[in-house]
Amino acid sequence: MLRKFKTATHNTGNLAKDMPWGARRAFLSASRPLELGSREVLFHAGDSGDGCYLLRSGVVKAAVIARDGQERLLAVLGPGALIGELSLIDDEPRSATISALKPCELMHLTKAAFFRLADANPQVYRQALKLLAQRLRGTNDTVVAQSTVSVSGRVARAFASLANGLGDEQPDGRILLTYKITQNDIAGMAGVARENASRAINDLLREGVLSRAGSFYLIERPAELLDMAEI
Amino acid sequence: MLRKFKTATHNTGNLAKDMPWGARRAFLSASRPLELGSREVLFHAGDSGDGCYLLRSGVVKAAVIARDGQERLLAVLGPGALIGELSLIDDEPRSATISALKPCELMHLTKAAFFRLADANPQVYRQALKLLAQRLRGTNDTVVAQSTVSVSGRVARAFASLANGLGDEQPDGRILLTYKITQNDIAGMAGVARENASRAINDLLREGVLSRAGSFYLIERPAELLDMAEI
DNA sequence: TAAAAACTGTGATACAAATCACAGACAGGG
DNA sequence: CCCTGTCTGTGATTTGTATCACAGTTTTTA
Repeated sequence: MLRKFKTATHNTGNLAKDMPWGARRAFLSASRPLELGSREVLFHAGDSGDGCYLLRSGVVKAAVIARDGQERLLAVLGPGALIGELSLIDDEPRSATISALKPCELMHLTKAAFFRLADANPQVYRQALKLLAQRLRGTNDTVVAQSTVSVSGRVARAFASLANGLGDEQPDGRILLTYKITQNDIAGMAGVARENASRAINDLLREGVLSRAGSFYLIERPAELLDMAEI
Repeated sequence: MLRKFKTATHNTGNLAKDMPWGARRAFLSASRPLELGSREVLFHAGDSGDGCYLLRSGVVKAAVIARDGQERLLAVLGPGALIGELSLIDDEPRSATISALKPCELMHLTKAAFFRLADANPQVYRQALKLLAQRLRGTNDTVVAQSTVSVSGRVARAFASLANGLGDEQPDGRILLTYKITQNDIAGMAGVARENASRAINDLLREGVLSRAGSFYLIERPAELLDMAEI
């Protein structure tokens, strides 16, 4: 099942917020800054890659392109997210393509630097394990949802997931998605055709679970959205 | 994409084979033996749980039951698999139900013992990270496959995955699945209806990619099967 | 070893979702 | 500013899969 919004930052790998102070400072001092323009690609699936990245500002998407050309989004990630940690750990090629949805600032940490850091402070290992464990729970849920939940439910799920990476909780409990997301991206996250995502989104808007604030989406009733998305 | 069969033991979490000798001995001496009868449940999804298990002999399945009662299998695991490591790491409830498909011998390691072990030997942390990373790659692939690959492809995928957990590679390259798996389980792994799994399996048998050796399945042409399953 | 239970194969039917086909709205670059 | 490309909404049609129904088979277990 999907976690509540409050704790859900874990799912999208928001390392920075959970990192102990010492580790965070060490990470930043051992890493090199890096910028990315909108639509620029950080790396492609299949690339060999050294090290991982911490997203300091901006928004990226993690996607994989299937044989038939369809793009499936694994996540949309906002500030604080850790990127590219799989290859860091197991030396396999990059498992997804990361590209910037808006201009980004990142910090790059090499593999060697990471393990130096972690060996000196086992807390880093624990934190990394925790992060992966949370992600694994998330993808397991997605697998189950995929063959269990209807299109409209999966679209609701996509919004819930976006709320984690990009959500800004208002004082009144509503959640503003601070990035202008397209139907195509929603469809890619839900694993459905764009046209059907369109229909599902409009249903949500009609029901009032979702609304539009300018060009951003606003989740009016998070609890209800979550319920529709539930496995 | 799915890894090759040879390296694929990683996907199903076959810790024992990759564990360095010292760590393995330490694991075994710090853990308590435990037996499980056929169909017995080790734990249910949602249970709170302490520690993890190493499967020494037997076969178990990891499954989650959806709201509508459908059972989706996340994996079928054979000897050497590590079980229940998510809750060990993040203290959240068990994410899946583990039940024995045949009588099993396990070793149970408490959370405290695990971290004592790991703090003394960072190699354990690295190994654990690697294991989770591999699993994450696997589930990511499954997510993509789910909305990209047809029923017959996903059934082929299920067999490929079974080959990892239960496969016994013959001298001639064919792979024997050393457990009598039912259509229901295949369907649960592929996320399809049992009837359609039946049709897909019979197609594979007709094409000769798969055959039956007594009550076991035998993968005649692993490469071809893998190709059908590919994203 | 007989009866019950679980598993399998295969047609027929129903349905959700993909695909096709546009037309209108909007954005951003020259 | 206009014009090109991307994004959106919505109907019509097709298609892959689930579901239903049931008979035959194999495996348990009583």
